Amino acid sequence: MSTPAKTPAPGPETAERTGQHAPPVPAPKRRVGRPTKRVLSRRLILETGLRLIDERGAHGVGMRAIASELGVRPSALYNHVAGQAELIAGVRELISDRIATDMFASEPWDAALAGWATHYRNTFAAHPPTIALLATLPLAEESVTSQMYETVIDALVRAGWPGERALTLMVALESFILGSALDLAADDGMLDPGPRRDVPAFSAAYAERAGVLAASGGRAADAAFELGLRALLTGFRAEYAALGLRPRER
Amino acid sequence: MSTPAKTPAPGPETAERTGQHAPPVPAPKRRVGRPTKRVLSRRLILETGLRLIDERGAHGVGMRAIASELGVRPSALYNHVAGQAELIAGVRELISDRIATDMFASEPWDAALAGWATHYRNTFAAHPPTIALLATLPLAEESVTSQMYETVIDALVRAGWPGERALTLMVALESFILGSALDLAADDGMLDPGPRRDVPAFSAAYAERAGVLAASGGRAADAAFELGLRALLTGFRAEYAALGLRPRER
DNA sequence: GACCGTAAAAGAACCCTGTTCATTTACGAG
DNA sequence: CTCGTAAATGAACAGGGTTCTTTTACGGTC
Repeated sequence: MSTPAKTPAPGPETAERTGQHAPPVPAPKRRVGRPTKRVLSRRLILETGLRLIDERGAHGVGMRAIASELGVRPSALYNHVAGQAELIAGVRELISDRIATDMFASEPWDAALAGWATHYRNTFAAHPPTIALLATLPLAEESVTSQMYETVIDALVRAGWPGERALTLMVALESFILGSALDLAADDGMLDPGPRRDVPAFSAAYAERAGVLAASGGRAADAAFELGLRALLTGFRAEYAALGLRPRER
Repeated sequence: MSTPAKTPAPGPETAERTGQHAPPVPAPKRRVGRPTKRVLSRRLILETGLRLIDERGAHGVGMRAIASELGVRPSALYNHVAGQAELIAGVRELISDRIATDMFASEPWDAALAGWATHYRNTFAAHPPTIALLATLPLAEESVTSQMYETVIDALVRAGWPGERALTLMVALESFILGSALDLAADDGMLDPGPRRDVPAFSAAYAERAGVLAASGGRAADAAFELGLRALLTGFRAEYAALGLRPRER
């Protein structure tokens, strides 16, 4: 089961069992020296990293695991990526790049914010193990993320928000988004109190929520995200009104 | 440099240079076998772990580092702690235990929530490196955290919130708190766009905020937390009113 | 009081990381 | 044709967590 019919070639059959997952490519059997055809690229490495995270969890982002998956020795990766930290940052960019911002061009600021937040969270939610991995990382400079921020800030400023308030608002909203993504990544029954008699109100509320969710078929994390997002936007609109803001002339 | 001049003495003076930080205790020089006086305890290990995280960052929570700090071989730790994962969970409990909840006994639900959220965030903020480490961890069952939840839920239910809504609301607020703590842990200039000409609105807003913060002397993350918290509470109060809720009779 | 199971330490290994280095080979420009 | 450079292998290294054996001390029992 573990030794997959090694080809009886006379050459040294190295690079055989580096990881415990069977490599999809049967046996690259590359000999030493620069290969005729390019084997790796930064892009390929990052995408393989993301795929392995999805398939095997956060544990799958190891240099050796990625190398093994690509049929390559670990040291080969360092010709394209500086190290593991940069690799993870690259994967983050890969995901961030998919967050849509087109709603800011067509919808009013508050509706656009709601759509953006939802899409933002869902994009990370599509790769649960990455959330804990990526949420804690500082943003790389010169990142595409800055362009996403540009779109958001620009829309808010056009709606009348002072630049400083717009930035603060966006950061607050993003904090909620990332926190919600973490909550989503955690197990559903994470805060199940279990059969305890010392936390009656908590236990009762938990059971009650379980009933509601079973009836509606939704996820607990989704309900919390929707409630929080709704409350945040209500608060933002109140602030908008209290400041007497109006959309700028264009 | 790597082979540290082993002393030619006949006596085995081991446990000398395990880490690169000088241990505060000069040299325990303990010989093999069970010591006369207890050296370790679960509590001592956890507190040392927290202290090392504070002093050296998230990197300081290694088993070998803690052992070295305590003047002990790494394997000795396993007599008191199952492994690193349990250790980190223990440190989390250590911190969570300090989150105050007394405001729920004396203040109305919305003011209490605000005070709790602020204290919650500040408690984690007192140990910045821990945030990324602990925020991603699932809660241990039977944890003291459940009692904190009990207090919060109980107060909300007494205020008239249905149990299910109370729980959802608390999870939403906690998501915001943890997200804000992550934001706080990140570097202050984390999303500095730098001298880029392709993100004008973002750059302008960033510069404007820098001016405001310089004048007020506050931190960026604090402003975002306060704005978001205020907005959330406004939204929660609106929901409370829309549902026609009233405090329960006691 | 001698005995014995158990607790708690040292110490030595094991395996798995990320990373670096020397080596080998191919490509591409002058 | 030659030479510098890019891109792979292969062999290390340092440093993690963890486990296993050994040694010693404690605490209860006949």
